Amino acid sequence: MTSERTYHHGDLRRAVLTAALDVIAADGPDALSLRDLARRAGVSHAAPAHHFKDRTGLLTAVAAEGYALFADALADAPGLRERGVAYVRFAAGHPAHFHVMFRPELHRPDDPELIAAKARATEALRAGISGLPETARGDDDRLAGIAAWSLAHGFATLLLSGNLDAPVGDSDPEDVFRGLADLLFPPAEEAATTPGSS
Amino acid sequence: MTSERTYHHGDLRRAVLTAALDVIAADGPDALSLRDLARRAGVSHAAPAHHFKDRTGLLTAVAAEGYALFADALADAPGLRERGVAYVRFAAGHPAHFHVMFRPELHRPDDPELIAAKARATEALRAGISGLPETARGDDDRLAGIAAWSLAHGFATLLLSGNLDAPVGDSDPEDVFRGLADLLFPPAEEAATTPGSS
DNA sequence: TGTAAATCTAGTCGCTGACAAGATGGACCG
DNA sequence: CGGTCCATCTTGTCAGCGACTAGATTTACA
Repeated sequence: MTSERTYHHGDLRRAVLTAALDVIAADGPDALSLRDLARRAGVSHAAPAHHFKDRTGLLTAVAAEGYALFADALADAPGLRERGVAYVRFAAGHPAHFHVMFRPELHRPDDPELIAAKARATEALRAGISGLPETARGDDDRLAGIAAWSLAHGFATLLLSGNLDAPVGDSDPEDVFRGLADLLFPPAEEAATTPGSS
Repeated sequence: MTSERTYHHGDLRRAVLTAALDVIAADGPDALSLRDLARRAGVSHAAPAHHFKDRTGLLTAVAAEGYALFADALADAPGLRERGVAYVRFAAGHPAHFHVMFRPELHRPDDPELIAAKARATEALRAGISGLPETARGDDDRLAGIAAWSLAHGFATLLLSGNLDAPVGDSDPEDVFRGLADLLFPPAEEAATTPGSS
């Protein structure tokens, strides 16, 4: 191993953050222990506190990083449906970040970095709605936005908690979600009722 | 207060469970401390362990009770849309139960009482889908079921975590959800675009 | 080169969950 | 009425944790 063991770690902040993501992905945020992370990084039990202040500070940093990655992932997706798919893909690909992001009681709500990243993600979500064709939107943008968000968030959440293992089965969750999105906002009316696609 | 102070509490199990719900509703499951609950009930710090074995046992009991109440609430609702409304109403009315129910890492997964209650709730959910009119169902019951569940669960989750405070505003969340449900499964086409119902 | 700031260590405190051993009192049976 | 069993509760203990403090070490920079 690279056990150089200098007095200064080099990049303890990143090391602790990465170790935290491992632990959270494996056993959830509750299983996270600052002392354990310090041991993994090979430093004393109080070292992480200098980078994150306390446990809440560490989780706030995880959430902020998550929202930043999330905003990027959403921005890259073309159209509302694929934006929803990106939502689901992010949750599946970054479970640790996702779990912490939507547990606000774990955060320091006034953290500027968190606020900025969250605002960027919110804006990326909001922008997705405006991509809807007029006909599908009905008479209320606000409702459509809440519906799209609820559908994606509910699916992602149930997926991560293992509640969809049975109904989804071996299918690719992202494909399943495309089916859900088409149910909420039917894609024009070319082959609406024909079961042809499979 | 009724500080009778007999050696035997009388109904310590119920007292601890109720106190736990208070704490969870206020500060989340993480803030829950067996010793604190014991203090609230006026018993020694080890007394609750006799009823719940350990912290996981207590949370498992909360989840089981939640699923039982949840199944009842769903069963009483007429039709799929109102079943979704009942889903949202349950989350808003029993936030402590709801929060614990969908955090499986907090449970003892092999607990028979939990398994039974959860099966009853799952069946009540599944039964809701069969109430859909043929036209709205499209060609896939399975997809419609996942969509309905995801929409209700996502909306309830985002609502409880405070993420919908801005978009929902002063509106009654249950009414907002009725709007979402009508977007996913349009109710025939009588007065589709007219905002008349209020 | 010298000094201030950043980073890390070592020690301590109160709290927690879990466990073990023993006290208490009710239930049930003769 | 007397005895025994057992569920319930108490007391005591242990290791692990988060938070805090004081001090050591290294880097940065002027």
